[in-house]
Amino acid sequence: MNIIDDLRWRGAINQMSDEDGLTELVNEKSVGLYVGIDPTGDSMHIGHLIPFMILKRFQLAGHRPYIVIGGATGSIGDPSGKKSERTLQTMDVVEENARKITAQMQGLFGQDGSFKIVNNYDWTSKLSLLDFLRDYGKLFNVNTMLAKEVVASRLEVGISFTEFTYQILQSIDFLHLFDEEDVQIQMGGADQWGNITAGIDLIHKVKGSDAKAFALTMPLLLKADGTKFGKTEGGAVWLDSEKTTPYEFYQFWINQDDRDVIKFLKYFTFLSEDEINELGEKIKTAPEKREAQRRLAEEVTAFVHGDAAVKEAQDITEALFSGNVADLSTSEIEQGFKNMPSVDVTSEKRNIVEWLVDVTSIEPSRRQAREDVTNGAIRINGEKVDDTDAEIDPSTHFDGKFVVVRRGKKRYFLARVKD
RNA sequence: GGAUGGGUAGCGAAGUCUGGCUAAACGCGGCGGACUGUAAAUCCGCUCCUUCGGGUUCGGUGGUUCGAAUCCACUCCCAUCCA
Repeated sequence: MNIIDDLRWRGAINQMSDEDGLTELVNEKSVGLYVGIDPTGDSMHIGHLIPFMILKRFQLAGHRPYIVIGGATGSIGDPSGKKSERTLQTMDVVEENARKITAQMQGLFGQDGSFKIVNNYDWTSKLSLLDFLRDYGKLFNVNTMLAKEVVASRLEVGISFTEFTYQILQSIDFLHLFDEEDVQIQMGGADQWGNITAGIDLIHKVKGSDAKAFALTMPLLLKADGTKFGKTEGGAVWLDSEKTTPYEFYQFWINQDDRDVIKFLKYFTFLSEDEINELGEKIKTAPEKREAQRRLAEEVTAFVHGDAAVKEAQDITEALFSGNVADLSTSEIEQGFKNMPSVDVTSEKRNIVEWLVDVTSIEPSRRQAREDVTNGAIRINGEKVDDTDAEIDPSTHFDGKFVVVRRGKKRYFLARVKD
């Protein structure tokens, strides 16, 4: 199966410019292709992963992937998908973000040279204003730029000249890579279509209309319930283990809806069509086993954080959901609870109700605390405490460093003992 | 500036005419529990605070009254319409 058919099967294609031409190109040679990412934050989240997974598939199919870190474009701000003007980030922040994201990319895709990571700051920053206007500005028709969806939708509320210019900068990237690295395809999310075709137009103007440059976009990923993929209560799911622990990352995937899991397996794993179809069967015949979710969580966590992290995430999962938190090591508690609600407490022994309300604020009022305790909803270090006169002694578990509180079936709180 | 409608618990929304039976219906959300697949749906309980005596609430202030979310005065804010 050729790569385009594979991507189509995976549901990963939204639009292509010149489908026949693109398919032919991909089949006849090793093609250079790229995806850009602007360093607007200090880490990628799973939404960013989508185009890069596809870049990876192209690589596995023998093509030459490039990643453009937007040190220049990121300092301008892409108006795509934004309802209003964004505040500029300082160059320091952009540089720092670019550095972090580059490192993250290298971690994910290796530094063996099979993936080339470049920063558009390197060529964009050298451009003088006059060169920019004479060499590129002249080739862009303002009417065309205004007609692009991203700009048109902003005319009512206003758009600065800076953001308006964004599409020119991104176009220069494509042209630059086309010239210097023989890159012929730019990929991105569906909202990048306008920016990508702007680049193709530029290449055609500079190199002639028969220059072979193509666009390929991916659809916006939605969950079965219609909401946007990749968000949780706590916000985005980050690839940085400091921001989203491997355990939380694993949990995110394992909790996916039955209706979505096959789609995500296609997108985010390198499993074959046969393997995925088999998992699809299992969802139908034995949904309660959630083998597809488990496999998805394993595969993606391993890809992003490595096999050891998967093992740890599974250990923590096992302990937390069986209720045997007492079996976890102090360091596993540390990671499992990284982003769970936590409070600092002293090692002083207190009555349970007072401790839950006054010391930890886990419960909002005594009335509520008493109710939960009486209902058997409170577990301390894995053990049910249903006596409102019980006492909490923070020194009994986890080297006296933590008290793990569980309210209800799956809500955990961590009290860190600090004296 | 004028007219009208309105501000009630996390949100929505009754209650106001006919003052006490109203810590305030009902819906949503939230939290527990049952069931379960760490799901969905469904069902049950709780949802101002409390030392369980009581305390503090219905935009704000002041008043009438034995008693006010409910009546009166003033005041602030919101919506719509007119200028």
